[in-house]
Amino acid sequence: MAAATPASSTVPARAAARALGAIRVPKSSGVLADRLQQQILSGGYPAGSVLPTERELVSTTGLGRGSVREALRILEAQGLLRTRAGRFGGSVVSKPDDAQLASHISLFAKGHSISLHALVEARQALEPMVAYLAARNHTKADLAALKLIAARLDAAAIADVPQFLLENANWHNALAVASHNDLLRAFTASISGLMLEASRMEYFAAPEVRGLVTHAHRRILLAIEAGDGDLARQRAERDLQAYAKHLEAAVKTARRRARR
Amino acid sequence: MAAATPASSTVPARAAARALGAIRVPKSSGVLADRLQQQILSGGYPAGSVLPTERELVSTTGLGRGSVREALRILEAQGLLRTRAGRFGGSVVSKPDDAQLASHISLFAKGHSISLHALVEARQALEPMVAYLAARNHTKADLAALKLIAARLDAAAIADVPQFLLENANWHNALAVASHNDLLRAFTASISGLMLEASRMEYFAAPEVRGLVTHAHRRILLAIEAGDGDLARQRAERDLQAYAKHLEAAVKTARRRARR
DNA sequence: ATTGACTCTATGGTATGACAATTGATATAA
DNA sequence: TTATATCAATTGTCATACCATAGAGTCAAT
Repeated sequence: MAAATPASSTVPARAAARALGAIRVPKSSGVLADRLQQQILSGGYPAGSVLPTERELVSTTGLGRGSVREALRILEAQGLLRTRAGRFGGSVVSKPDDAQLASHISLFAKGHSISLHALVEARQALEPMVAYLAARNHTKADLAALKLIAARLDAAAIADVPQFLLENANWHNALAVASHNDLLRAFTASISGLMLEASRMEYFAAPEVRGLVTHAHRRILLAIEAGDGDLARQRAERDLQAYAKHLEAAVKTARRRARR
Repeated sequence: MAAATPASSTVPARAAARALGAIRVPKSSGVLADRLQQQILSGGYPAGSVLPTERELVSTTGLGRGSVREALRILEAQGLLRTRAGRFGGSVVSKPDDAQLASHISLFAKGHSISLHALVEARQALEPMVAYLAARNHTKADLAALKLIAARLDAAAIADVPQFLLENANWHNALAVASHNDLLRAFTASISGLMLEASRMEYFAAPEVRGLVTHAHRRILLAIEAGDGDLARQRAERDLQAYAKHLEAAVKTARRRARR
């Protein structure tokens, strides 16, 4: 329309073009997903409520059903929806759960080739504070769960290595539950999952390390039961440091063995 | 077909039914998304490579194009793809970046109504370890970045509160970059974003707190520059504890004021 | 009154076809 | 050399049709 680009004064035109950033054309599914997300987050659709049906969204937005469905898949991948077919089905709003977040963190970790070393560092960061909070905030039920898992851990430490690794992950997670900090709990669960996965292929959980771990957990548990947050934190710190050293040594010898 | 269920012995049948979990019928888009994700993670499509075109996927999978596109939207939401239209366009594999992960963590935090208190606790967990690692792993460029931000922080502390809050977030993020632990960096960036958002509406960053913060950052920076990891950790711990107390007090007085 | 089988129907799940929009490459002209 | 136009492959979008699912309701048999 209105012959827009004769070559009149190309230099200012270029300067103007340089001033503009790269323009990115959004797609309708993304726009709709963003708008729905905003409505959900602002309380317009609390968890448990159902979004309008696909066909309603089609008529209210003017988009095609395919675009609407793509938007819903995006929200589903974000953990904000669960969709059910059938009559009275639909898109039910939900809160992203620990597993959802863990899966995204796992994707990030795998994409960036996060090393076992880095995972241990992350655990070293989180667990002292988690132990401190657990000592101060735990309920009776939290304590009971920790004791039960500790017992199972002891039982598995003798011979059943896979079970030991699983219960060990459970122990860290239960500790995080007892901290009553939802964010630290989710982070901890993610790291536990990643370490559990790594431990299936790596060279650790040797017998002496297993003894070290069960003993360390017992010491932390006692501090938590006593409600002594600072002691729990201190023990978590030291035990993890010892564990990290053992692990590093084990990795080194394993590499030396592999080189021969 | 083939008259399958005469009422012969219903009791064993019920026991069997009880043993079964709730069965969930997968949808084709989800199955395809999972399979593609697996192929990406197993190295079949390294970052930067392009997936087959939609129509190729249609013909190889036997699914409809809508289902294929929904699968691609899922992977896109997971940060594993970026899609470009046009010739030689397509779905380019990419690694999920910090912003992607931060957005998912933010969704989790908002969904669970994570309190400012819990965010501060998470920062208290992460930052001492981050400071320790930064002291040991930082490069010259990391140090220069930290110094630059510290200067900007000082400048903004006098009067420009929004700028101060922004530079403060930048400081924490730069510290995490200097730690050279990608996971801790991503976690830190997420928490910084959430705290920055919270600080827009909450009652903190009072003048005396701003002074406290800049002073604390300076002390930590000195320890990092000296390469003293334990000192850096210790200072981060103490400074954050002081900050948390100030914040708690500020929140209390603000609530008291609001009640009047 | 309980159970079971059937139907009804609103909803999501899927496939197909058509066309528009985009974008890099290529050819063409100035 | 530098614009400009054209081409071609690919994603973006819409419309339509039909299938699959699942809860509610109905009703008969026990």
